[in-house]
Amino acid sequence: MQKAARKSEPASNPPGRPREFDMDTALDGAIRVFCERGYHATSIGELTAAMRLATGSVYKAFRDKHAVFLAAFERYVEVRQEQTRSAAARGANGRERLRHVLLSYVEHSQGSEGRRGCIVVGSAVELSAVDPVMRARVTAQLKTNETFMASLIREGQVDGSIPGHVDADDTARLMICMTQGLRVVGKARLPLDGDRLVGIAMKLLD
Amino acid sequence: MQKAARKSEPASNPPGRPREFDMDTALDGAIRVFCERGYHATSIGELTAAMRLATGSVYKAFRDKHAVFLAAFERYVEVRQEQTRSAAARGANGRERLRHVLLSYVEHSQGSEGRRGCIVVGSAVELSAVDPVMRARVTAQLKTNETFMASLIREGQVDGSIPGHVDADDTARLMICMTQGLRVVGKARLPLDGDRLVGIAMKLLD
DNA sequence: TTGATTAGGAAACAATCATTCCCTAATATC
DNA sequence: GATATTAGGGAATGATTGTTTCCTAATCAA
Repeated sequence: MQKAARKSEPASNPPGRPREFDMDTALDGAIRVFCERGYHATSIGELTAAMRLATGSVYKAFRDKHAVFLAAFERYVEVRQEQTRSAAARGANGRERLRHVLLSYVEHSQGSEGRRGCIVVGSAVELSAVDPVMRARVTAQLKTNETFMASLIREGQVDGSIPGHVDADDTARLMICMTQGLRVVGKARLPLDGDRLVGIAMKLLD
Repeated sequence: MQKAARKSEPASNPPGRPREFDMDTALDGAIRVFCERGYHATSIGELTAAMRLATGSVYKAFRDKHAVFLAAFERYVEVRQEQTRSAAARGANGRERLRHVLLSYVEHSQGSEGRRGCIVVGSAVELSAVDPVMRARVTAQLKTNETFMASLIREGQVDGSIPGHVDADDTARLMICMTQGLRVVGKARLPLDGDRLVGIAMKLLD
């Protein structure tokens, strides 16, 4: 990936910058179309339309289509991570924090965002078999999420909201499966009732 | 889809059949490559190689690539359904039948088959947003599996192996999420311990 | 054996793809 | 104001795609 102008670093811009341009906004467009259609089904035309950039501009900022996808993946993961952390922060103890994280996952798996899909799930399914780079990113992200959930379980065991006999690692891995599955089912447009599903899932912490 | 010669109906073959040829065997090859690479990333060349058929032969048996995919999807679903039913049959009561079903899912999500992936999950993620036909097949299959699991729960409630306060429909939907997520995580090559994961998942039936 | 019929194979086809190239327009420095 | 520099745009370019077409070889009916 090459360096690209960001709003966060406007001073260091070289001369000859035509007008305002935000890479993150462009990447958000790329995320939208990559999530919805996947990597291979997204043509450069659709990509440039979604990014509101011309073909040449995209190839001036990125080496190739794969580099755009990687950048979109990284931004997606960054944004989602922040959303998940802030969902966890809404809980008063470990158990409640985990409950809010699961609820957040269900919400994001529903409606227009759910229909659009998750780029991590998409990469796992579409690319992990043939693209070692993306597979490494996917497994890293899954492990990060898993570690985060395991840490919430351990917090709950310390604050007494989750019994000590619960295996943090195995339960976290099962919950990762649940959350990734939610994105699959959500993309297939099956309705998901957050309160009911999460209410049942919380049995795993008994 | 057009009619194609099957081993199960050899008598009705018109004259001029060069040598033995089994559509199901060819479709198994198509399933292999479609599961691993997905729909768009699979070229006709890779498809014909996997099916051990020439280009013209494939287009003589199917209208287009999409029809091959649909046929492969249908056969995949048929085979997997049979495997799941026979896994369920290994249990003595509803709870044990469900446990064997979940165990079967974990096993199939691991190793070489896990790395290859599930064509239902692949279709949900890659096609359901842009292909109404495949989306309908995916949702139908998810609902079939969900109904099957819900029926196992109800059997367990009748035979006393599962408490009556368990909500069969909601629990089944959550388990569908788990199983589909298993395929995602398995494709990303994270190791899955069947006994431990299923042991935890069975808490949902308490 | 002969004729009708069809699967299998490979080359030819048009369309679409990702990518490259060049031009224009707009700034910052001098 | 003049010049150098660069982001943005769009047409041109190979490569690759899915599909069609034609030919060959093999089989069954007569």
